[in-house]
Amino acid sequence: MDHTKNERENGMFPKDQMLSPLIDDGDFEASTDGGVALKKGPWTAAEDAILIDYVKKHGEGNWNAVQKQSGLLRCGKSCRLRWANHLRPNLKKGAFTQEEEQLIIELHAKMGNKWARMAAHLPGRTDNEIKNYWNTRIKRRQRAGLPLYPPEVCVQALQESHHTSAVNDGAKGPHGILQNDSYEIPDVVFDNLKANQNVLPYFPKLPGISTSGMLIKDLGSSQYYSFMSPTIYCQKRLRGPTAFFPGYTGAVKSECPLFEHFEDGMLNKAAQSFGASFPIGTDPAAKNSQSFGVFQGSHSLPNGNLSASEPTLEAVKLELPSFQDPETDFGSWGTLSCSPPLLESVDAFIQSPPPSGGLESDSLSPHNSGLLDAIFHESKTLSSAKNHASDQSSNSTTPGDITEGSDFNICKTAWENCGEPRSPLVHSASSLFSESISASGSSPDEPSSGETFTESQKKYEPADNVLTPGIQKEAHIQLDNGCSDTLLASDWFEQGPLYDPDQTVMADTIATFLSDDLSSEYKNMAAGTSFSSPEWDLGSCAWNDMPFVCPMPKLP
DNA sequence: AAGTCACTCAACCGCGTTGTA
DNA sequence: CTACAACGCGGTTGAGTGACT
Repeated sequence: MDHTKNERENGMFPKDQMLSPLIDDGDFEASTDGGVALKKGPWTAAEDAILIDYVKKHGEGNWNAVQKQSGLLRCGKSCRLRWANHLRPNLKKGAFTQEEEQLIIELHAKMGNKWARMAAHLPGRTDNEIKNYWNTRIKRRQRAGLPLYPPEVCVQALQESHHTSAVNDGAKGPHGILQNDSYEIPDVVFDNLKANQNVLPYFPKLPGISTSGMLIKDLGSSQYYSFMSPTIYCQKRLRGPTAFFPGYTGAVKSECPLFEHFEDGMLNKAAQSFGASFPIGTDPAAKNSQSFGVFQGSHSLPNGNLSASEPTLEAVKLELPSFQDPETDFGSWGTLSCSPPLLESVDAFIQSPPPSGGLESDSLSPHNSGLLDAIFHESKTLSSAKNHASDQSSNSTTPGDITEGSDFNICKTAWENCGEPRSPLVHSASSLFSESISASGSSPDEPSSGETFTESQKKYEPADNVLTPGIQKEAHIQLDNGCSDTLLASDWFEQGPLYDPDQTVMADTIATFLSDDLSSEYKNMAAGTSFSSPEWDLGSCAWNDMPFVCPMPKLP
């Protein structure tokens, strides 16, 4: 490639391009003005020279005039892109330095896919360059099952999100972020989220909340699949809907206080709003094996109830990745939801950007906020599994029993503790930090995952084994010891203690972690009560009292 | 040696935003 | 206020290349 590029840049045009840099037999398309065919495809050195000369004389901008004044058969867009990415002075060439890579990671954790804004922090680098780098990195790390964000970046991003939310009360518009050079979490994302309020009936009921302060930055993400990659990888080996996230919630609840409460109310309602997998129906039997698979793999609205109706559809349509249209979203995915996810389907899902719903539904918003997005999606996934088991819960610990505090530092602890092998999804979440864990001494020589399974299984099997903080702490210690990055999540699915084809053990176990609030909510829902009904108000559903361990401003 | 796969990079496309007549 | 053009951004695609089987 370099060879080819150098040839071009040195004026050694391949074949016909030697004849005329302006009019060769490259790709041409009819111009919109005057019928002049504009060239497409790679730029030649001569074209570059013309463009450089033009910019020297006229300066940047007015790109459409380039073709008219210089005779360059390129559209303005193409000229601008060529100039910005290759010709403008002070462009850095070559691979990213370590410092740059680190900065990109940090910026992405804070900004998401805001390549242009990221580029502004990397002098000499272009948004395209950064974007390509990031996408490559994502693929690489997906394959390796590695986290995208180092733990320090994760914590830092969350902390800054917290600080930002404390200062800004959601009033800042999209441009506000541009007026500030800090790495604030852009409220534009939340604006977008608000725009989808019909999709999320629980958000509009919280007027005045600075959504920036929530861990939920938005509900859709194209990075989401990146974050979830370890999970999805393990899914590839699953054979049926019931195996999607068995026992996930329980494990996560115990190991990741971060998720405690966070997803319970609002996320389940989001799931319900989408008609996803949630056992809305009155048939309790339907909420077991089917619904697990349905939710996780489905974007469907099995009951045809979109909850938010037209705006939702519109949002979905607007945000759909190019490979997907709304019909496939609600159709094919729905079909998928009703049958065991074929491996091919899962593969395709992995290879492609997430459909409009991520695993559940990304129709909420496509805008990415990077790490926080990922965290939210992860937790949302957790919530679905949890709620499915909630109706089987007879004994449950209260949220306060498990959550130890609201200090934000707990986030890091929580994540670190997530690095346990029992749940592939916990692994997924914790995989964010696996790098540092590995680097900090975890080695393959440590206790095997099998041993850990045995131990942890004792903790989870009894449904009436209410987890006390003490037990939890003990579990944490064991899990920390058993933390193994070498354990594949998929292995966990097949060997893990919570995987039970009948789901009885699993459900009972998960039920242990459900709060009373949620249990009652679930009962109401099973009885046909819709949370999206006007009567329902998240505020009464312990939103305010929700002991978020994430940055969550207390409502006035 | 041939085929396949993954990676990198450049460029294009669609859409939203902004500015202006 | 509206329509239109220009611009900017993010997502996607395709070509070239090297590693691997």
